[in-house]
Amino acid sequence: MDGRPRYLWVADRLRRPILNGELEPGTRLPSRSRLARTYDVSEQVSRHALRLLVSEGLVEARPGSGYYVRPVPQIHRFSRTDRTSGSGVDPLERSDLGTQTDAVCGAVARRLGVRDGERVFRTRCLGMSDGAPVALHTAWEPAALTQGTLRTPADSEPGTSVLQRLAAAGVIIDRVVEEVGVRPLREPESSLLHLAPGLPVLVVERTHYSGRRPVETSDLVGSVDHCRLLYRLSLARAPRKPR
Amino acid sequence: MDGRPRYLWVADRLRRPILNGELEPGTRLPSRSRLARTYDVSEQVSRHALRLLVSEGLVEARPGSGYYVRPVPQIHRFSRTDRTSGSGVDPLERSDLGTQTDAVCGAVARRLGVRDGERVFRTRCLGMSDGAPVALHTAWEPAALTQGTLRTPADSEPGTSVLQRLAAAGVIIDRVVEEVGVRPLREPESSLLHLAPGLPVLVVERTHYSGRRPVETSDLVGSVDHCRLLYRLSLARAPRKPR
DNA sequence: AAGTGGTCTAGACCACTAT
DNA sequence: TAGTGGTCTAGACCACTTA
Repeated sequence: MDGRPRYLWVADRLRRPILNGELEPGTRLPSRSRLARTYDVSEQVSRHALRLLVSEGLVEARPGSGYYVRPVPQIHRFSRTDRTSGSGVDPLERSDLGTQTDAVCGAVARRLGVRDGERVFRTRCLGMSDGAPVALHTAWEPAALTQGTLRTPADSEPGTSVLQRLAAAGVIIDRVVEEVGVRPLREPESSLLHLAPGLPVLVVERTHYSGRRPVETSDLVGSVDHCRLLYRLSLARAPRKPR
Repeated sequence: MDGRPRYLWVADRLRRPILNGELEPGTRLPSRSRLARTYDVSEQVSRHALRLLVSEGLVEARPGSGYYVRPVPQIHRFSRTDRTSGSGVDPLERSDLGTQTDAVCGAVARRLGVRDGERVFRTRCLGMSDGAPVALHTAWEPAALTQGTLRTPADSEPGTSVLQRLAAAGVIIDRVVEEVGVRPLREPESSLLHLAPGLPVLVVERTHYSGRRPVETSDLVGSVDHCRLLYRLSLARAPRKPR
């Protein structure tokens, strides 16, 4: 009965009833010293087990109070193929962080097909769920596109769709490319989202094209526990010819 | 200079040169005892710092040898909108795990719109990168659809596209819905992928429809470090009318 | 044989919460 | 005031890699 590390064994004992629903969300777990006594292990072991469950997202630590079974997070589905509506965090309540001009850095410059240091508008907003931020949308757009018009992101009603705004400026967006991945949360984002840096987050790098020219690109960074992406794809037209 | 936990401070010291590229991938980091001495902290602190970097995916621990800057993993982009080719792990080398009939369980039954216990074909394959598995594709399809024909997954050449195979059986797939999310790796998958259970993985739940009827559904489970999803969407047609 | 990472023990202090 | 989680110290043994 040994082979496995003891902390994994303790974690298993707690994980089972949580996943089975025998422990209601919000239930307080035994404290780390209590666990150490009942399973006859050192406190470091119970600590390690509890931190493992926290890292798995099953348990929440409230310092000074205890460990609690996490409430099942509300899952939000981001429909990525309905382009009728607007901002980047669509099913969620939006909290705007404003627009500023910026000199564009390496990766974003490449995505926009512009030189390093080119001026861009950067627009950010948070997606809120139950008052807590769960997604961050950051959009970059060459300032040259709309500078001097009333169609800049700063001049427009927050939440206006890029498609509508740029169409009004005479730029027709006809193609979108999205790259979806997961990476650890980094610093400017983590404080905005009130999540620990290093936590894995879902990332959608989206670029809007007008013909061959990229005209806007954005990052959607979303909590892995709250966010799903939904793609509805139609194959109505005849299958494409093999290239 | 204190406020912050010491282990975070030590981790920062190591993270900076790794992200800047000053420490080449493959470089060995100072051992935990060495780190403890140079920064004048206890070994538990250096240990904590190093484990943090491991959890962030920046560093790899080789027991008995040391901590190493992780080689940049090869990233594979799964194009989810090119339907010309076949299997579920497309840009990767495929390793087939065969087809078996099964009684379908809860969630998958719902996705297929069939009763619990209905017979389905379950087909699995691994996607390999440099000889190591990085993605697992599991597809379910009601046995009733093709039973008795030569168009069952078991009778067809492995890697045949579902669209082609079912089209040959008279079932025209005209719609695809994909739901993308992240969840901890579970047991049957973790041993097939040789990854630790609990590790976050990218999951694509895809369902193929023939009109309103779901005819095939599958899970693509991929290592977060190696897998990206690529969606190329055309907005060529006039924007849809608001519903 | 020496060094390393993984695990473990047995203590400790602090800021915070609950009562 | 007692209990809690977060952090920290100073040791230890084991299996493994490296030389």
